[in-house]
Amino acid sequence: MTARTSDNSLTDTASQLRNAIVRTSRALRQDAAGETGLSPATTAALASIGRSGPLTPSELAEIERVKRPTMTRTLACLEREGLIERTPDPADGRSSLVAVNEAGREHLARLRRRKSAYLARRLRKLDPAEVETLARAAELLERIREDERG
Amino acid sequence: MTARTSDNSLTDTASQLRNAIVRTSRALRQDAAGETGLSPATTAALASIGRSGPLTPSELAEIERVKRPTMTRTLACLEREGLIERTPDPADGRSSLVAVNEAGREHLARLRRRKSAYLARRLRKLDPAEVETLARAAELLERIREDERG
DNA sequence: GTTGATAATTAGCTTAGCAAACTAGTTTGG
DNA sequence: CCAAACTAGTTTGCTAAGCTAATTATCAAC
Repeated sequence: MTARTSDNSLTDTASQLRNAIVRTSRALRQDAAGETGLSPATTAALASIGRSGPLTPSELAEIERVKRPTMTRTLACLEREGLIERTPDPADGRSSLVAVNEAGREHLARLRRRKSAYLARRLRKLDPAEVETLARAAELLERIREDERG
Repeated sequence: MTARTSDNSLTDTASQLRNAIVRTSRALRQDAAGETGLSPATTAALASIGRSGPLTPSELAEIERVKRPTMTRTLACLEREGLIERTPDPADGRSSLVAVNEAGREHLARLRRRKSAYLARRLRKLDPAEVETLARAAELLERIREDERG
């Protein structure tokens, strides 16, 4: 392992990782369609709102790394499903604050309980060290996305 | 960390991982659009063809875990870009064998050289142990998807 | 040789991303 | 204090990429 080969193995790792991520996210989409009635993008947004409290659509768009019009649509979906509530932003009349309501909290709790969710189901077949590896990988992926933020 | 909490931490890990994957794959899509002119799905297909030699569209669809009509479209795109070639399948007149042509090989080589590809760029900021974690995670993700195959 | 399965495609739908244009509030300079 | 510039959110219209159902062409088996 010289510094020379390390750069090659880096791009190899990158491309393997890329394939794994693209394919897994495809599998997630299929699974979500079949099971919860809420797509992965929508679920992720709901989880973010639940985790980070009342937020403006713009803040949420930034967290999820999508453009504002995309978040507008996602929020419309969550609202249609009755999982979130909006209150006018006291600080800015153009904006609103989005929060998870009771139904949304229940939905999140159900998801968390959900033993059959695609990844949880599969994680149960791995040994603890492997699960740990994936947990750390999730952190790393979030972290390297964070770096972008400038 | 008892056996009791282990099931909770499993679903927690699952949901963190899910978010990380969904967001990263979104970032990948944006990056691909901006840089190479070839989307992640299309690039992944090209890489698979390159790796696994001449294949029928059906085989490729199975590798990429998409349905055949989806692969039909992806192949049409690769063909339009002049990166692949089809020859009639000698064993089956309904089918054809898809292979990467010279331009496709160059494109793949360029991708491999590409120091600025989204993930490679970020991987370079991590220490070797972290890169290793992600490499193992990629393998694990592929493996747990494999389990599905029944 | 007809019948039933299978490979690929076509047609039509959906989701989820984008950019550009619009609306309505906010901020700022004069 | 009001007009101009800016900004948050939405609307509109486009694209990519997934799906199912239906077609077409070939293959296999009887």
